[in-house]
Amino acid sequence: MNADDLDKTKKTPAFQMVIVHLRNQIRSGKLAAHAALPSERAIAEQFGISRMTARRALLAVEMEGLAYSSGRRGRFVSPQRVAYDISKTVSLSALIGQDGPGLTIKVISQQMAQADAALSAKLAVPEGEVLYKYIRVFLLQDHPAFVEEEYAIASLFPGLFDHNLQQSTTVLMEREYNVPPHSGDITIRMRALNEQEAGLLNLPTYNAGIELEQVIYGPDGKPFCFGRQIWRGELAEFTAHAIVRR
Amino acid sequence: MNADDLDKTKKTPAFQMVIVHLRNQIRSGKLAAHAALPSERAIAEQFGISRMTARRALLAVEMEGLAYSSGRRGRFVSPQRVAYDISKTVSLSALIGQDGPGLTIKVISQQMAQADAALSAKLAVPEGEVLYKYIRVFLLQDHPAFVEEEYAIASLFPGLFDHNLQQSTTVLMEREYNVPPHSGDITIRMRALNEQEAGLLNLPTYNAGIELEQVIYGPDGKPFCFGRQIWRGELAEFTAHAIVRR
DNA sequence: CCACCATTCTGGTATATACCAAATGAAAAC
DNA sequence: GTTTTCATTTGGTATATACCAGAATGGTGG
Repeated sequence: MNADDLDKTKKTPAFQMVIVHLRNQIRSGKLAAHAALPSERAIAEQFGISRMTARRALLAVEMEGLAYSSGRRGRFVSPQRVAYDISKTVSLSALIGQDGPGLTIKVISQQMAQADAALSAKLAVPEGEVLYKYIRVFLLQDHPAFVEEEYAIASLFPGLFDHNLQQSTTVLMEREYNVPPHSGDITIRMRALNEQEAGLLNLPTYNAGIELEQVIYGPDGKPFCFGRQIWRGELAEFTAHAIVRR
Repeated sequence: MNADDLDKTKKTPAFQMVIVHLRNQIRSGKLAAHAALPSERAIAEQFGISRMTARRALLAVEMEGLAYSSGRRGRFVSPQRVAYDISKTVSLSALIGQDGPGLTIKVISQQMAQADAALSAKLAVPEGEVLYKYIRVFLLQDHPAFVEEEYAIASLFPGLFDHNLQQSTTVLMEREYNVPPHSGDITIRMRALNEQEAGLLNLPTYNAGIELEQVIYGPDGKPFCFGRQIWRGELAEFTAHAIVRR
């Protein structure tokens, strides 16, 4: 079946032809992971369409998760998705950091903060409670995967910022402060990135991503840490094994 | 801070002004849930921008989850997200169907199918095993929320299609066949909709959505049902309570 | 009262063009 | 060999315009 066959019946939108073409190139392996896709202008010329239409196709391929854009550098083929098992609250760094390198953590900011209404509810502390707040970007193979904003109850972890934050904080908290993670409440949703997140993830503003929020509880059943991760949507998938509660 | 202040320093893109305006209208409640947003042409005229720019803003607001489009009827304010607790594998219909109405199930197709390689692995049956296959659309307040494609092992549920499929199938399987759900393996990812899904959800093609896959196991530890749901991304969030396994 | 039809509204696709800013790479200066 | 400079390439924003097809509306004729 070629394009003309479709044209006879319904008229296939031009941008869809480009999508099909790119999809094939990627799926067949002619374009390997992290290889550069043709530019908007190149596609426009090659297919005899306008640049805006080529752009539309490329954005669709991005949304499919087959490609990712990297600022004004170009678009590239996505690597395989990372499967993140949320049944183990232990952070990603513990999961990947050991198998091999490839995981880099960039600390964007670290400061003290006070619990607002939302945080006080989630962490079961009074409003105004002193918290550590830090923002980090996690990169897989030098490719930004997600931004994490985390809050930890300060009184439980004196001198937390004296440690290197380029590692799993749950592991750190367990090893240095004897506060092991025991359970977690997790929420996953899809939402658009704000400007800061988009900048850190090298994405155009208002791209959609997946948000994973988690409150981490200790063995005593009390929460000690709240985190919010925004993932590039094409990069992750979250798995869980659930027992039906009645 | 108004737009002019930003213009002095950096020049705020025009479409972002529209986004801010719409966001305020919605957040403040001036536009209630399911109320119609101004059309692309109306916004273009009101803000003195071209229609394509207005369109860009509206698409961004859609991606934020604040609005949803409904074919060529227009765009409307999104209702509140539905929280879906994946720790209870029991299907959504059990969750919502009792509180009040508002949930409608449309059966799109029902047929017999044979297990391919992927399905045989997930359901632990030989390739070629006979399965029920049915596709349904779930609507909340007459607004399509997700498309579900489900496969059930035929030999376990003789005459399944004699029952009304406009209800929770896990409940049906438990009540009529004494096969209660016991646990489930769940995967959540973000991906683009294909044409069929987009049509059923009243969305433009290549919109992104959230996919929830689940294999449901019985008390004997054997899988009996595999389902794949594609949600409108702005509509759902998934919660879970996880115990750390070591 | 209802069935039909034309008008008007909506978003979807597509064009050709323009300018900007970030990133890249090659040539020129040191 | 290193640094600086500059032209090129890239995506991002924006315009004005055009046509199409589905959806809603308001009227008209039965």
